[in-house]
Amino acid sequence: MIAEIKKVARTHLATDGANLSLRAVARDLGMVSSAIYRYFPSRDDLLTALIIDAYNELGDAVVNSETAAARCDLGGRFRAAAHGLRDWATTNRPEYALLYGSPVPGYVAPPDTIGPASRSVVVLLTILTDGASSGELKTPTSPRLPRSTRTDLKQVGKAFPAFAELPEALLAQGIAAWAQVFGLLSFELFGQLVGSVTDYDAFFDYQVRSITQRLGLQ
Amino acid sequence: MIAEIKKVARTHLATDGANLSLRAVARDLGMVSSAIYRYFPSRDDLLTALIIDAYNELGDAVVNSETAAARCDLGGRFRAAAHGLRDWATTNRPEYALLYGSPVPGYVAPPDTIGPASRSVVVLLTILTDGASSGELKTPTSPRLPRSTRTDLKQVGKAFPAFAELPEALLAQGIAAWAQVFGLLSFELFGQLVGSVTDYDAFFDYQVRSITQRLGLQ
DNA sequence: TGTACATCAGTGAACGCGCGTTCACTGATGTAC
DNA sequence: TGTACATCAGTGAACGCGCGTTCACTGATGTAC
Repeated sequence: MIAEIKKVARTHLATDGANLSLRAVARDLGMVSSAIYRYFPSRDDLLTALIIDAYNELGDAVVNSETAAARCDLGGRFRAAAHGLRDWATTNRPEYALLYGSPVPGYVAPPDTIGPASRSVVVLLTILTDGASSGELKTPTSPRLPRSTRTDLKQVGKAFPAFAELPEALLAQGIAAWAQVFGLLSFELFGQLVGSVTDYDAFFDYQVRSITQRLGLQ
Repeated sequence: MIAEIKKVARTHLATDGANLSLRAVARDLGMVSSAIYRYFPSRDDLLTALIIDAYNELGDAVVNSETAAARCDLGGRFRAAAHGLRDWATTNRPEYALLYGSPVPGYVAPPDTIGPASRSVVVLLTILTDGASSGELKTPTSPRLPRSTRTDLKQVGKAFPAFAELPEALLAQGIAAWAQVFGLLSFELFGQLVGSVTDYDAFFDYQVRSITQRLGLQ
C-alpha cells in the first residue's frame, strides 16, 4: 500500500513538481485524503520517501550501467556511468528535477537522504581510485589547491575511507567532472540548450568522451 | 508601480519559489489582489517579467565583472565572468533557482526570454572568439565531432554571426565549460556539496582556475 | 464450533486556510471648453 | 475662474476552486478462549 501511494505520487510529480498534493494522490487511489495519514505522517514525509527512492533508483541505474563495462576499461566505465545517469534522468525527468533542481521551498531534507544521494558520485570516485592505484591515472597539473579546499577534501577522504588514497587534486577534478556532467544534463533537461542543440544524444556522448579524455581515462 | 510590484514579488520568490502568490504580493503592497491585474494580465506574465529582469541583471553582472579585466587578459576575463556569475547567484539565490533550477510546472517561457537568457553565455563565447582570432587559443584535440553536433553548432554560428569564425570544437568546449561552471554553482546552491565543501569561495575559485588553465586561457 | 474482543484500514466531516480571475463599481485627478 | 466630462487606479464581492491536517467513527478481519 505504501508502494502504491508512492507510485501514484510519482506520477503527480510530473504535473505538480514538488508541490504535489496529498488530496490529489488520495483521489487517484479512490481513497479519502486522511487515509494517507495511516501510511505517511505528513506530506513532507511522503516527499522524503520519494526522494530517497529516486536517489536509490538513480544509484542503481548508474551502478548497473557502469558494471557492464570491463573493470580495466576505466574510460568505458566512466562513459557508462555518465550514460546510465542520463538515461535514468531523461526517462525520469520530474524525479531528476526533484533531486537536482531548485530546493523545495520550506522543505529540508532529513539526514537519511545523504547516503542514497552519494551513491552515484561514489561510482565515479571508485573509477578514479582504481585508476590512481593502478598507476594508469596520474595526478593532473592543476592550480595550487587552497588550504581550505585541501582540508575539505581530506574530510571527504575520512568520510569515505575507500577514497582516502586519492590525491586531493584528482578528487577535486573528479568532483568537477561530475558537476560538469550534471551541468550538461541540467542544461538539457531544464531547457537551457533549446535552440542550440537538437541531437542531445550525440551532444552528450561527445561531451562525455571529451571529459573522459581530459581526465586521462582510456 | 510595475517596478514596485516586481520588487515585492521578488522578495516572495525567496519563500514561495516559483509558486509565488499574486494575492500575497498584493497584500504586501496594501492593495486588493485584483489591482495587480491593471499592471499584469496574469500571474504568469508577472513571472515572465521577473525572469527577464533576472536574466538581464545576471547579464549585467557578468558583463560588468568581465569588463573590469584587461582586454588582452583572456584568462582574467573568464575568471571575472565566472565570479560575476557566482556573486550574482549567491546574493540572488531564489532568482538563480528560478532561471536555472527546475522548470516551473505548467509555465512555458515566452520567446522574449531567449535574448536576455543568452547574454551571459555570449560573454564567454566572446572571450573564446577573441582568443581564437588572436591565435592565442588553439583548437583543442577533442574526440571527433558527431555530424549532427557539428551542424547544430554551425546553426549557433549562424544565429550569432559574431561567433561564426569560432571552430566548432572550441565552441563545444566553451559550452561545456560554461555548463561546468553552472554545474558547480548549482551543486553549491542546491545543497549537493553540503558535507563535502565548507569554503565555497575557495573551492569555486580553484575550480574556475582549473577550467581557465584547461581551456588554454592565460 | 461459537462467542467476545482487539486490531486496524479506511471514512466523512470539519477547521482554517489558501488561491487566480472576473466584474461592476467608486472616487480622485486631470483636461477641455 | 468655473463647470462638465473623461480617465483610470484601485475596491470589494463573488465564483469556483484548491490545500494539509485532525478527529471521532465504522466495519471488516483476525485471534483467543
